[in-house]
Amino acid sequence: MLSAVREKWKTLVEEQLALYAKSVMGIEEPLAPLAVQIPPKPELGDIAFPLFAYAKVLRSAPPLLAQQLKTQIEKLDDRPSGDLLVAGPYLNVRIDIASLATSLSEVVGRERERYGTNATLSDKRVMIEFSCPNTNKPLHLGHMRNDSLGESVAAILKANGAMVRKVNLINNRGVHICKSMLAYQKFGNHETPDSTGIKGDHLVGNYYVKFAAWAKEDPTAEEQAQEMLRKWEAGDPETIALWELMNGWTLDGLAQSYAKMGISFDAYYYESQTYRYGKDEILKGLENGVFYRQEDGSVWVDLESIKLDKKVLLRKDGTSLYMTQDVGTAIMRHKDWPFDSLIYVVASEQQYHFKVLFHVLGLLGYEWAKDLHHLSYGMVNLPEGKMKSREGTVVDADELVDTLTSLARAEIKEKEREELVDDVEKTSQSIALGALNYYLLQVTPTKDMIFNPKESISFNGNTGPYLQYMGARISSMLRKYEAEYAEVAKLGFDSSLLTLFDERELIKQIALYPEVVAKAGAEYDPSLLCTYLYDLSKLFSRWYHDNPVLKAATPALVRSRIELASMVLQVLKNAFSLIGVPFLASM
RNA sequence: GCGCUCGUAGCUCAGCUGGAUAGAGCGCCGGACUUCGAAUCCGUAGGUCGAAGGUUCGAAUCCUUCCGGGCGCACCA
Repeated sequence: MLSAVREKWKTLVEEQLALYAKSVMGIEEPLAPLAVQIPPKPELGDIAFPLFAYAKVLRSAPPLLAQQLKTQIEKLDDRPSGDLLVAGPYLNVRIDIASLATSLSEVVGRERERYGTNATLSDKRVMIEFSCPNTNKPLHLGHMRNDSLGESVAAILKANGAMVRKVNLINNRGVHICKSMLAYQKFGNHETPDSTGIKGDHLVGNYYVKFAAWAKEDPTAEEQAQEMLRKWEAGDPETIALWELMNGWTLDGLAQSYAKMGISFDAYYYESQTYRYGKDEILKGLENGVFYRQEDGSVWVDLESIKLDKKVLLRKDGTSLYMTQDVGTAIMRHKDWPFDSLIYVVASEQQYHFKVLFHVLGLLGYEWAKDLHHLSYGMVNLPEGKMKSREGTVVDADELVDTLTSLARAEIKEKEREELVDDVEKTSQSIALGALNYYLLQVTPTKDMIFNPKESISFNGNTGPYLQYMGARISSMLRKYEAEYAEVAKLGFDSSLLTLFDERELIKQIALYPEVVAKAGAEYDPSLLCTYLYDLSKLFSRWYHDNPVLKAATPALVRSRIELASMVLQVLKNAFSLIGVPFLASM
């Protein structure tokens, strides 16, 4: 919306600049492209064209040039509505806000929940892998950043028109799983989630911790775990049975956590099924000469061409490695669902792995290797430093959600809103989720972030609940409007009545939304939406605080301000759905 | 040691990919509810943008060096 207005002006100014260059200076060559910016202060206008770049070529000081262009353009009969102003070396435009508001109201009214979406990626098939938990312990804070990002980026890509397939790869084999199993065999006394009332993933996690304690005392523990892995790989019925039992518990627990956190997948892959894949592919590469075999029989790739060292791809006994398996899994996925791109949401510590993986797939001749993308996100640390499982500082996901939920519940109670809220429990959970997702997504994904437990449970300031609160207030006002202002509702929307400074800013911000969705999609960056939403909410909040809506001076003004508030609400709803913040009509 | 990455207010983060006086939240201090929801709003204080050079009309942003954090550099996943 806003970009269309900007483009119109840009084209015009560029044309006039070229005209000036030709008629005054006799310059026919194309000039440098015109930069378009947003003035630092709204008083300076809505669009800015810096003219520094033309000073030399046109032999004119930028402020003078700005003045000349202004005069020149103002002579045109069919220029877009809006005003030009010269601010030093900038030629600025104050757009015609009433006409923008009118078309905005049409578009938002027509598109509703689709307002802001675009077709940039239409017909593109995008697969996105995220979460990928181990089955030996419950989810923690690190997973939550991963899950929030995965869900959000998936939603954002859909809003950009893509067909999205969310996939999860369950890490359900390996020596770490055997450790939990072994500890359970030794100390478990046949207890179960049912018998103890402990959620399955937590129960299994407890045994993983017990193993660590035991291994400190008994130096043979690690060895025994390795032995169990061998039995598992050999298909020993007793080991397999225990593995199935305990994996079932964990997966049950994880499913509950996912449900509570609003996370879902279109397909699950299990490492126990994929870990043998990739071997044939590596051997094919060996035949084609892109890999080589060492004397001991292991297969390697030389990564000198991408300035890395050598990397082993198959052990001397012919068994797979992490890399081998990921090669196989990628190929299998492309067969399952031929994608135009595949995004791996994985922590930044694995950058090296993905660099190698993509390169190896390229060497194997898969031309889609260039369509693979590692969405690398930073670590989540605590104010005291890194989370360490040994020191018990790992933040458990279920616990965190529960804490936030009960805090939200307490807040509802304290404000005596229990009767006014549909479902206190559900609302509390939605507030908790909104707080958490917003907290985790507001930081640029690639950066490390610090999770401050105290701050994360705050519902004031730049938080998810703050945004939800704006939605609830507007909803509340609209309910009243629909019930008591039937006569006003018959009036038409008169955008010329929205003349306040904050109203201008709100209209512009609403019009900006589609661009933010596009950018967030292009950069896989939900934090852009967070920043945008906070700006919008803050603007709205100030405007709403300072200006009566339902009690505005005239019915026509009531009608116009209601229109503005409704548009804000629509954008809030639409954007919330892209960052995992549940919309609440009351809270 | 090599590679990647980050360093902006006391703390947590923005800063539109090189432009105008570097912005928010939290915290501190001080204001605003007989009026549409105070989970709100308004104001004060707080900065040599890690340091030094360089490129440029113009640098938090690009280049070089240095300092300081984080993460990698497994026949673990």
